[in-house]
Amino acid sequence: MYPPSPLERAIRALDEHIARKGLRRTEERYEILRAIYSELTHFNAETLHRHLIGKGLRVSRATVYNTLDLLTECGLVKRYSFGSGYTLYERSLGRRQHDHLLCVECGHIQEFCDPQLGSIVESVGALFQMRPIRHELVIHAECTQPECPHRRESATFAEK
Amino acid sequence: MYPPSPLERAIRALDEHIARKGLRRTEERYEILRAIYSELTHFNAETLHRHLIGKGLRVSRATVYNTLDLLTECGLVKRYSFGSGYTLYERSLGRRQHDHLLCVECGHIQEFCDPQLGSIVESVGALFQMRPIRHELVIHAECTQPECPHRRESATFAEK
DNA sequence: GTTCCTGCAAAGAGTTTGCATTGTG
DNA sequence: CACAATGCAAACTCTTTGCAGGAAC
Repeated sequence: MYPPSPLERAIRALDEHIARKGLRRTEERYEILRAIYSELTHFNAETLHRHLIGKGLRVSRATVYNTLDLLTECGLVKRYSFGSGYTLYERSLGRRQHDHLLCVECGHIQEFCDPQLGSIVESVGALFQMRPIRHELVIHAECTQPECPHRRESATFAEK
Repeated sequence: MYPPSPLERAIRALDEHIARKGLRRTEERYEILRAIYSELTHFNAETLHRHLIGKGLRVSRATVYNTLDLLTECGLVKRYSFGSGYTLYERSLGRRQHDHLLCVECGHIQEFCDPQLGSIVESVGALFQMRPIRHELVIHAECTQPECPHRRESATFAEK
């Protein structure tokens, strides 16, 4: 057999979290999890809400925020902010540690992994007698390609 | 003679920026610059506004935001966000490149410099054909000292 | 049946905008 | 004296909260 997909593992993890905490298995929670694990990356609460409504599901903004909190809490979703003042989320299961490279021209988000970063983080923590929990490196950069493939995708982007 | 202080250099840079752009030399702009360069670090717009009012200056919120935009634009102030959804600022002249270590327990912000980080940023940029403009590494960590000196300073802090 | 969770609408925080007034150049 | 910048208040965006109805256990 194939190993379980990230979505399948996420559903099981949510089952478990819900059971452990004595919460309710509501349809909304599983629908939101499904959308996050199979349809969206780097989304915000608003995007997610619109996406769900667009699929014909009736979920309120409040539930979206509540569920994002729940999923963040049990580690199935990661929260970022990228300096523009509002929050982005992404799924966390089945993904290795990565950071983000942002294009200041078109807003494109490129993920990258750098193995050296972990040791920098550890040594900084040690220096100040702190235990690192998580870190985020965001690089803002401009495109050096004259014909950036992403620029056409989102023509209306402007960085604050 | 002594070399000019960061505040003095900042005032001259603002003079120059204002002259170049044909803007007006208003008292508010210089007062705000002075506060930022001699009285505050890691402040937000709200803090800065209250600080100015506290000094007896009559400045509106709108002016604070406008001026922060102006100063950010001409490179005298840096803008961060640290993931809690709201924006922090700090002066940028007379400071070397540094990043931030945040205590998740008390919210204390520790600055640090790591010389290796720059080369990571450069190599990531090169990999994706991007030219890095700036970067921010934020490390969230917990204190390993039983009696953290900062914990007492801000007893009411709780990370979101 | 109890308690949790939802939807709705209203409140809240931080930031931005519109407009009349002030003051710099 | 023109036009930029200010103050004020209202608008706006994203997020949170209070409460009544509905669903899971």
